[in-house]
Amino acid sequence: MNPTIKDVAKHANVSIATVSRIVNGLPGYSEETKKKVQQSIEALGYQPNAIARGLINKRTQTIGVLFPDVSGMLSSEVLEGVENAAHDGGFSVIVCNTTSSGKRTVKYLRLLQEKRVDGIIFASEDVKEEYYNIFQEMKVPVVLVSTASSKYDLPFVRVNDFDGAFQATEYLIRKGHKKIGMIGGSEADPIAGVPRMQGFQKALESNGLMFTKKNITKNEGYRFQNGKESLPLLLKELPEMTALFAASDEMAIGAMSAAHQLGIRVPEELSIIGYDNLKIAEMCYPPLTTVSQPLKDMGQTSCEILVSLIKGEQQEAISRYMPFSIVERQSVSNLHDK
Amino acid sequence: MNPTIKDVAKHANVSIATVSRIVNGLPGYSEETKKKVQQSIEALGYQPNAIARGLINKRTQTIGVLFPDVSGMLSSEVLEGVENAAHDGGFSVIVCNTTSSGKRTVKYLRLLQEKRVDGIIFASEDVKEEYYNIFQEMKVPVVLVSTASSKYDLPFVRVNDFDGAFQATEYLIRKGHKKIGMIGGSEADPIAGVPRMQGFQKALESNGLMFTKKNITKNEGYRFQNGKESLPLLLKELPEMTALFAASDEMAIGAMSAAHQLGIRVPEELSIIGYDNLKIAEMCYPPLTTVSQPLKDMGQTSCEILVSLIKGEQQEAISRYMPFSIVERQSVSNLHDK
DNA sequence: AAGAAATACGTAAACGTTTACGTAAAACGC
DNA sequence: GCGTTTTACGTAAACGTTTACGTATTTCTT
Repeated sequence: MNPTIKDVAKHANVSIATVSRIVNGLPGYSEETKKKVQQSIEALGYQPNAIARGLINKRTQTIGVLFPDVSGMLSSEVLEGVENAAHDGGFSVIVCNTTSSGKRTVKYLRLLQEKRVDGIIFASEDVKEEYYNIFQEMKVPVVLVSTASSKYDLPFVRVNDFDGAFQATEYLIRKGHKKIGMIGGSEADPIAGVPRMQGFQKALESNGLMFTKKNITKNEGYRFQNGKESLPLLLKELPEMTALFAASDEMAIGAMSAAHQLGIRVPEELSIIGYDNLKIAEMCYPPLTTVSQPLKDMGQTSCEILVSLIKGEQQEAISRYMPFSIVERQSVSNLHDK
Repeated sequence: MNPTIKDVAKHANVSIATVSRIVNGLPGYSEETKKKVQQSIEALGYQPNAIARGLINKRTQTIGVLFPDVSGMLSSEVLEGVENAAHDGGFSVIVCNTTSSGKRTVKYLRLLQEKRVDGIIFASEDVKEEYYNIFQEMKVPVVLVSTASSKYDLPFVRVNDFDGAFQATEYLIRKGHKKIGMIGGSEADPIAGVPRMQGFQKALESNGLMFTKKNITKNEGYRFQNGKESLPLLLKELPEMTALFAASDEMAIGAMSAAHQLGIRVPEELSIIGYDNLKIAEMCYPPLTTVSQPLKDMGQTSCEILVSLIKGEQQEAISRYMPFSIVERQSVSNLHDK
């Protein structure tokens, strides 16, 4: 078995209390015994047992992160940021893949409760009452990332989707486009769905362009297939469309793919702007102009907030709207140039 | 604070031993007291403390997973599989992002050691002596995924890269291509680098095609940029090339992007086959024909093996070569059709 | 140099479980 | 109905730490 603090104490001829103090950098021993103990630690290859520590300290130095889809490109980047900040703060992260299932989410939450994680990061999904109740029960800090909650007062880290969509749309308008469509998300999604569609609508209206519900096709998800299937539908409603805004990069690229198949040239005949700035945005052809969410940064920031909440450095967490920007690549043409 | 087993015992007027037995489904109590205790558990909202359990059982029901790049598309898919199998087996997974840094890897390994994880999954990287020594010290099972070790006897789950590359190349040959280039990885990479290049070479030679080192451009990494930068170089060495095999999908798509910029049409003028079958392979244009690695499955399988090793269901782990296949999409043209 | 304060430890309880062992009562065998 | 086995518990030690408290020794004060 691994050596314990007792073995070290015996080997160094001191009490376990002294070893503990030395290991934790607390005062109460001479330089001489410190050296002696450190040699014993070295000799035995002693590693403190984090489980025993956790039991007495009521701190596991572990946080849980819940994603609806860990392998999604958006989640991955957020995860990288979270993991990074957690590691810097001395925490480990347990990942949970909820697959957007309420049952699974609850199961995971219970698991994290049993494992006594010190905090939770909840990503990209709506907080149901059931979840919130468990958060309350657990009495650990929670921070939302890439989502928010209207019902509950939970700190979040995200970008302002309304503004992002608004500016994406205005960008198209500035490029001279007047017939603009949108491949949208779900009306049942209060986070990424509704605000992006509202931002789109508002931008059209603010610029004197007509908006009807024909301008938007709605989708259940935000995936490639959704975008691919949406383009023909949108084109039917809006045949003279010269540009479109997709509520996600995946959908934008799906639309691009459909355009290729239909023989529609991007951006010459159809301009496309996306939302997210995933890694694929610069890999596709033509490279996708898109609204950039600082995903890794968001993960990092949310975790930093969580850590400072855990350490008690701040009482009430402040939510953060992260800055977004429009990354210009080659999927949008300028109609003024013609 | 959360209620403990003591609180439940008091509430139900029994000893903690009885509560423990009931919670763990061990024999030694009447139906009557079982009901009574269960009611107390319900009433108090008792959740067993996994930390205390871990301390005494010497089992944390947690595994660690190390990736060189968590947010990479390959890692993400493997992670999904791992997490899935772990959850099914009653384990949680702690993710570690080593960024291919030896120092970070060692730090993480030490951390996992302190946290007393029950097993480790090590992904996509070579096992250095330093790591192996820690594995030995930890005395927990380790399984490699998407990699292998020549020096050490560690179970792995991966596809046979030589065969994959060989078949990818033969696929191009069967389509009538004779001048074939390769965008390869690193010669210093004994896992994904060398075997794929050897498979390529062997396929050419077996089919009576000439092979020289001009047929391959080597790269440090397997990323989009590597592929993008490689195409012009390869074209300089092999101007009459009609097809190329890229050692990764990202590189294949990078090459595609470069081709677009150079005005070379894919697949009409240049056929491209990739390796991995990432999600982007079907999102790019034209959709990428590629060697499919069952990434999620590999993650899942590796974790299943790990779990059965932890549970002691098998002593010596058997390594697994996973089946690959060639997914035909639209990036390769058939020269015979002309 | 004597008392006070600081230092350098050690002892033991506590964290929340599991489990070996003990024991009283119940059930069984004949 | 008496010994034996089984059942249904309870007691207490153990897991590997941290830390409050106690104490002997040293250092400081004056």
